[in-house]
Amino acid sequence: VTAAGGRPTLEAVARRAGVSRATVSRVVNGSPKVAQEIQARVRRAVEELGYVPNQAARTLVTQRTGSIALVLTEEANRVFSDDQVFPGIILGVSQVLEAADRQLVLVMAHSPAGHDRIERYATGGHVDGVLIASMHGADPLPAALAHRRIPVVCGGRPLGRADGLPYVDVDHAGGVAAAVRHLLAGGRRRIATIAGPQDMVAGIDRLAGYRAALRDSDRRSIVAVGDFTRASGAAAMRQLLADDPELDAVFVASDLMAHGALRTLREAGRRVPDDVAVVGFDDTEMAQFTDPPLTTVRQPIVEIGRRMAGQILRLTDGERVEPAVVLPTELVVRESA
Amino acid sequence: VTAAGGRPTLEAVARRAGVSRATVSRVVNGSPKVAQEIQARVRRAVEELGYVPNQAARTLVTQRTGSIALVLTEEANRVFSDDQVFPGIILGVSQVLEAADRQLVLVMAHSPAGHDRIERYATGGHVDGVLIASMHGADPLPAALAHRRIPVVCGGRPLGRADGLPYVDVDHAGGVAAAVRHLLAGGRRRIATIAGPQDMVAGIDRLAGYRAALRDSDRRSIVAVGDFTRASGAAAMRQLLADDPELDAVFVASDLMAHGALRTLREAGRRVPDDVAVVGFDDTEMAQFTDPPLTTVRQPIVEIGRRMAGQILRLTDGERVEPAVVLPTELVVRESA
DNA sequence: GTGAAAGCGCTAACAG
DNA sequence: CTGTTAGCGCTTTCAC
Repeated sequence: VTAAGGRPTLEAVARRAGVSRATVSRVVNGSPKVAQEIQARVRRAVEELGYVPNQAARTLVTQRTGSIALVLTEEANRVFSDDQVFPGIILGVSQVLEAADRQLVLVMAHSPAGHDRIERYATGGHVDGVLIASMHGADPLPAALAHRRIPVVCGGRPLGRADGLPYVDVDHAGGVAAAVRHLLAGGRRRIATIAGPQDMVAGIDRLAGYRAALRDSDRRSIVAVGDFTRASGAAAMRQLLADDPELDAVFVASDLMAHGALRTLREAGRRVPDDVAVVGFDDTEMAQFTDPPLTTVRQPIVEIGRRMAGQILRLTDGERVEPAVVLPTELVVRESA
Repeated sequence: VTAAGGRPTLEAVARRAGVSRATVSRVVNGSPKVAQEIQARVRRAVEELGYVPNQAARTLVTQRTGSIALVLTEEANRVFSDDQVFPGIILGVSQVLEAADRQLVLVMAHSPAGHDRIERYATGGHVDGVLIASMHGADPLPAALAHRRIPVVCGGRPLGRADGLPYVDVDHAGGVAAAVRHLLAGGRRRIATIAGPQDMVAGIDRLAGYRAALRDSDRRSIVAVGDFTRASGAAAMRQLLADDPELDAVFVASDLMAHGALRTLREAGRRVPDDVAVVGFDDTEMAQFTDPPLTTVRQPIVEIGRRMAGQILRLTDGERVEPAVVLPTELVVRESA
C-alpha cells in the first residue's frame, strides 16, 4: 500500500512489520508503551521502505502544523535593501525555530492583494502562529489575525491600534540620545538630523528621540527626511547643507543614509569628522568600511528575531507572554564622530 | 458544524446555504457549472460564516500543497551578508510564485542536522517542489530529493555530480572577461585578482575566468583568495600588495571584498584609480557610494530567482525544462577603473 | 501492550 | 446542474 506519490504509507509499514497501523503510529511518534522488540521491527520496516509521515494527514487530525509564518509586508525594494534588518530577523527567527524543530515559512506580500492571501493562508490552518515583521504604517493584518484567534507577534512596535498585541522592538530613543550626547560632548553646536520615513516606527521613534535629546540641551533642531536608502541620504544631506551651511554635525537615522550623506559631504568638500561629524544607526558591517568608518548605534537585530520566535512558541503552546519586549541599543564610536 | 479550532467547515456552509458539501466545494473552487443563484447563496453563507478552506484536508486528497520550498543551506553569516544575493533570489522567487498564487516556504539549514530535516520536510509532502539556493561544495541534497522524485531546481551550477538537475546561473566567465579587457584597455599591466572561496561556483568560475582572460593577453596572474567578506577582501589586498608592490590593477570577485580592498589601498596610500584600478563583481547598490564609486560586473540576481521559480512551476506541472539557464552579465564602468 | 474503528475536512467520481 | 458516496493517511479513544 503506497500513497499516490508512490510513497509508502503507515499501512505499508504496518503490513511489513506484521503489526497494526496504530502501533506503527505509536513508534513513529515515540510513544513509550510499545515493546522493545516490536519497536525494533517497526523501525526496520520504516527504514527499509523509506517511510516518511504525510504531514497533511497528520495536520488534519492533530490540528497542528509545526510551522510558523514570518510575514514580510514590505515593498520589494526595502526587503531587498542591504541594511540587514530583514535578513537579521529572519536569521534570528530561524535559529530559534530550528532548535524547537518548527518550520519557518517565509511569506511575502508585495501587492495589496497579497495581504488577503496571507490572511487566508494563516486562517487556512497552514501555520500555528504568525510573526509580522513589517514596520510600516498602521498595518491591519496583525489585528485581523488576532481576531481570527491566531497567535501573533509583531516585530517593531505596531503603529495604530493593534491593541495589546505582543511585540519586540529596540530602544530607539535611548540609542539616539546616546548619539546626540556624544556629539554634544564633542563640542558640536549645530546638530542636524536625517530622519527616516515617518510612517515607520523606526523613522518616527528615532526622530522623536533626536528632538527630545536636543530639547534637553537647548539646541535647535535641523531636520531633513529620507527613506532609509543611500540615495535619499545623499539628497537629504544636500538639503541640510543648503538649509544651514554652518552645521557641524548630523545624526543620520540609518547607516545606509549615512553612507549617502558621506558621499554628499565629500562632494561638497567637507571633511568628516573635522568639519562635520556624522553618526549613523544600525551598525551594519558596512559601517566599518566607509571613509571614515562610521560612529553608529548598534541594535541587536538578530536578537529581535530570536525573541519574536521565542514569544510565538510560547503563544502556540498556550502560554502567556509579556506584551512588549524592548531590547537595548548601544553607541559604537568610530572615526566619523 | 465547526472545526476544532472553532472555524466553520464546508459542512457548516452547506447547511446554511441549504445545499450539499459538493456544491459548496465547487463554488469555492470556482467550478463554472453551478447555477448563478446557488452560487450567490453559497457565497453569502461563506461570507457570513467567515469560512476558509482547511488546507490540510485539501492537500490530503489532492496531493498538492500549492507551496514551493526555497532551501538556503548556508552558514548563518553568509545569508546574513549584505551582498544581496540571497535577498535578491528570494525576491525574484517570491514575485513569480505570488503571481502564480503559490506560497513560498523559506527553509534554512544552518546545522548539518537541518539537512535531514529538510529532506523529511520535502518528502513529507509539505511542498510541491524545491528550489535550492546554496552555492556551496557538492551538496548532496539536490540529488537526494531528485531521487525521491521531488521536482528540484538549483540556483547556481551545482558542483559535484547532481547529474542533469536543472539549474539557473549567470555567465561569470563572460563578466570577468569584460572586466579584464577593460583593465587592459586602460593600459594596466599588472592585474591581480582577489578570488572568492574555491568551494563555491561563483568563486571557482570567476577565478577561472580571470585566469583565462589573462592567459589570452599573455600577462601573468597574481592571486589572493578571500571568502566574499569585506574583511577577507581587506586582508587579501594587503597580501597582494606584499606579493607585488608594482601591481596597478585588481579584479575583485565581489563588491564586498572590493570594499575591503579599497580600505586597504587607502591605508597603504595608494590612490584609486590613479595608482591602482579596482573592479568588483555583483553591482550591489553600495558600489555607487564607495570612494571612488566602483566599476563592477552586474549580474541579474533577481532574475535568477524569477527563472528558478519559473522552472519549478513548469516542473510541478509535469512539463519539461531546459537543463541549464545561464543569464548574461554586464560590466558597469565607474570611477574606480 | 496492541488492535479495531472512528473520524479530521475536503475533493472527485458517479449517479441522477 | 446537484447530491451521494468513497476515500486521502494519519491519530486516538476504546476494548481486549
